[in-house]
Amino acid sequence: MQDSPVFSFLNSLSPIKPVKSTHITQTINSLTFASLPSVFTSPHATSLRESRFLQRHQISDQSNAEFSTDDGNMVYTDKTEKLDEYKENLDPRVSNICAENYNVVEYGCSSSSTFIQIAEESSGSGLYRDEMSLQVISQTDQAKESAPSDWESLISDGSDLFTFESPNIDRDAYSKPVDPSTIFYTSIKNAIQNEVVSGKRFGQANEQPQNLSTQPEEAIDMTENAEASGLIPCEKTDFEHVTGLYRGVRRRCLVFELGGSRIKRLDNNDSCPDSSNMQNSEGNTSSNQTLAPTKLVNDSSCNAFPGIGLHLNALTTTSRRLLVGPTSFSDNMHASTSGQEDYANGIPPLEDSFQESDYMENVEMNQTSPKKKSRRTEQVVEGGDQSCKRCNCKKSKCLKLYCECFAAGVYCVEPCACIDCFNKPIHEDTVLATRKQIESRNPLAFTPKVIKGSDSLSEIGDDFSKTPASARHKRGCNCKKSGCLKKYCECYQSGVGCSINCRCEGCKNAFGRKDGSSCTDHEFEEDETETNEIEQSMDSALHATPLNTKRKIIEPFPSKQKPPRSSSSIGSSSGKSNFFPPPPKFSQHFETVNEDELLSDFLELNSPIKLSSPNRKR
DNA sequence: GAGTTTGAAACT
DNA sequence: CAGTTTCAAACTC
Repeated sequence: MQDSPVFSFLNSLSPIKPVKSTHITQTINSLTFASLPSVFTSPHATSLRESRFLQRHQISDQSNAEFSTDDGNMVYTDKTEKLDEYKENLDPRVSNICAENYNVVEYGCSSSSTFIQIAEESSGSGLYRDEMSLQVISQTDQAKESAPSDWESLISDGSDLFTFESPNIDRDAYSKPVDPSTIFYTSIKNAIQNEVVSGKRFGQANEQPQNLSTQPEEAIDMTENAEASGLIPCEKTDFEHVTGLYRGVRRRCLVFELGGSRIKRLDNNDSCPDSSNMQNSEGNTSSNQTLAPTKLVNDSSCNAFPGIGLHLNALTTTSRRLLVGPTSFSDNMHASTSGQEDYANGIPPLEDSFQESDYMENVEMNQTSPKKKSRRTEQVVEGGDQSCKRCNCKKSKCLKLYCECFAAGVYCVEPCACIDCFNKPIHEDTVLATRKQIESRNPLAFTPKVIKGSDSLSEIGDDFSKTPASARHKRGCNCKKSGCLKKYCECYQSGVGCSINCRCEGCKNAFGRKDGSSCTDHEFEEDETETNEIEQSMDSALHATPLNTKRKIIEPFPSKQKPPRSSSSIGSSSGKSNFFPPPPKFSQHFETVNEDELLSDFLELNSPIKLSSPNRKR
């Protein structure tokens, strides 16, 4: 890897890059083996958040303003600059180590609480849990000289940032009544004065100091161990922007907590409380300690990419590499880290179209009544996170595909209005068994309902490619009365046209009709009434989906909105149609997952079911 | 918000 | 596998 031209190029750009890539890989490995099994991925995937940070990272070094605008706090810019300056003055060895860390935390996991915790520990309590870069930095006299002044001013400016917010932290264990900023500064100072270079592992005495400048890898590994074992609470705060120098402290945290928590804390209200829900319901302390993987997914739930749920949720971030196979936890975790992996591999992160403001809008959409919840849920779902589902099941115990949550492969969360719900982590066994049973009946039961039409489909000459729209409902609808113009119709609901697989009667799907006929102007004039209805529906959907990121890119319909006039332009994989209607519900699936590949692979391997059997009953 | 309609899922 | 029932979301009033 280090011989590659890319590496050389990166190396010429910055001393950080080489180290970064190395450790990202380590991180992934570490996480892979540290992960715990779980039935579902956390209901609310995190890739969006993750990708957001990944994207930010790409530009962060060039423009610190990104930080300030993103978090609405201009103070970070100056601080980051200060830190950068400080970093430049460090001993090269230290700089290198710091630089390595510098990159990683950029990915989005930072925590003032964790930071303070570390600071406290390093200040002489003897309770080292981690080796952290704090100690590394203390190696140089230069650091001695320059750190205090810079940090002092920095901390004095932003001491309010050092706030304990992490729910993961046992505050009693770190309840020293000290000003966090003081702690932090003191810890650094002490570390520097003592030239503490030890790689003390948690529970180990400081018997064998290790020079991290010569063994940075080991230090990092130890950090990884500590994190992977759940010893280091991972919380992400704005503090990350302040700590250009010490960012490495939490550089892998994003893997455990992929976003969402920060916003939630800002809101001081779990809008997607499945994290707490799941945590609480598990009631498993040991789990909490070692469960980083579980926690992370949960916490980030609301910021997730529109998932396909369950383990399949993970595929939204890994479609490039993963096949839809038997969903396994390892897949999940693989997916969880995929964002990083992609980034590390130079693959652009997933589109970061999630808008914080939009998210906050949704946060405010906390439901109060089941009925309203239902509709609001849809808004949220439409907006950008299908995994953020809410169900209202009363009789199915949320263990049937009737249940949206279950069908989506996610646990029910607090906002759900379900009764006698079994779709909870504490009923993991039941969920697994039920799921297995359902899959035995229909191996595709948990696969995405809508598959994305793509060039690949056209290439293979699949029937899909001949149908009106490029995206297809997997099994087609069976509408008889709705004319495929209501959300009763799964095709319409998914924002895709009906296809030959559909058994619908009187199909008038605005996204593409079953018979493949285009919707000509004439036809639309004839169906003006219907069109108006559709327009209203779409308009409604448009305004009801604040998180729908695609709409920001693709205008649904022009001001005088009309549904797609030519099915060939609808959602074309090659053409960026401006007429793609607001994808009501599952559209996010095919927007993010190249599911045709997944499905075809899956079918080839697993399924005896023939999809192209329009006259057959499911 | 209650009641109705609808079609998918589940069952027989 | 066709017909029926159950279910929850979508929809209407």
